[in-house]
Amino acid sequence: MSTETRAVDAGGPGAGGPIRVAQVEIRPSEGLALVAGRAVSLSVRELELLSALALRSGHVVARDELFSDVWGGPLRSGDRSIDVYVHKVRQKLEAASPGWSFIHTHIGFGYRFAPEPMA
Amino acid sequence: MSTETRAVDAGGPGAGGPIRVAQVEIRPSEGLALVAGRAVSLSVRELELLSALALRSGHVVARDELFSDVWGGPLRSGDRSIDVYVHKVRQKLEAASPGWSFIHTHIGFGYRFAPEPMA
DNA sequence: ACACGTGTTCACACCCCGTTCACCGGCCGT
DNA sequence: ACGGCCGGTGAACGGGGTGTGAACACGTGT
Repeated sequence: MSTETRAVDAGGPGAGGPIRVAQVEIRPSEGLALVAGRAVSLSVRELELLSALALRSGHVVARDELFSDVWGGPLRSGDRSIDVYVHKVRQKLEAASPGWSFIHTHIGFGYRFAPEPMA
Repeated sequence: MSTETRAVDAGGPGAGGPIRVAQVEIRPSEGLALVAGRAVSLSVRELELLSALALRSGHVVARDELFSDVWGGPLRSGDRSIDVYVHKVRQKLEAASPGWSFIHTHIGFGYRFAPEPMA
């Protein structure tokens, strides 16, 4: 009933299979994402970040967890890479689908991926 | 067996497992609450307050008890933090589920959590 | 050597959080 | 009707987390 466990179709855990959440489809093997039918080209890091979030769609992913997932190590204090990349991905996604927000900040916790119309 | 002891599914006493009461689901570990399917982002304090109330759903929780649960100390006379945070949480919950009230005041005693349609 | 894309770091601006204050209204005893 | 206590509600404040543009370093292809 809840929005929590959405329709997330992943090819597998570590596999590069496409991930689909609402109007967003991610193709790790091709280095691109489709948002509302529009193609969005993403760099490696950007795509890994988006995938890590989309695989837990509807759930808040902690910053440390997110960092170790994408960067593969513990989050050093002062490292702002996550913020910068969240910003980059947000830009590209929202540019492809204006009026929608995809990555939501939960201060003190982390980020949550969920396509929602902007307030 | 009246309405007091409702269906409260907690992962455990001190655990961070999800709490569910009627159309409200609280995820302390994620800093997130779901109300009628809508995601409500809550701050740390807000979430702790809501959790403390929801874990005793249907029962009146005294102000001192509530304060020591959330703030972890005795309630100093003149401290209005509880009032302010009850207000904040009420706002967010009712914004996500208009026409319903969740936190009820029992003057001189405390607060009671129970989803009820507004009069 | 140069242009380009990527990933990291920096610096500054901004906003949110938690607390406290101020003011208001309702309820109760006198 | 008064004054007291209690709770509702908006706003101000300092501190810290986050947003965001730019500079920088590195690798690659031309």
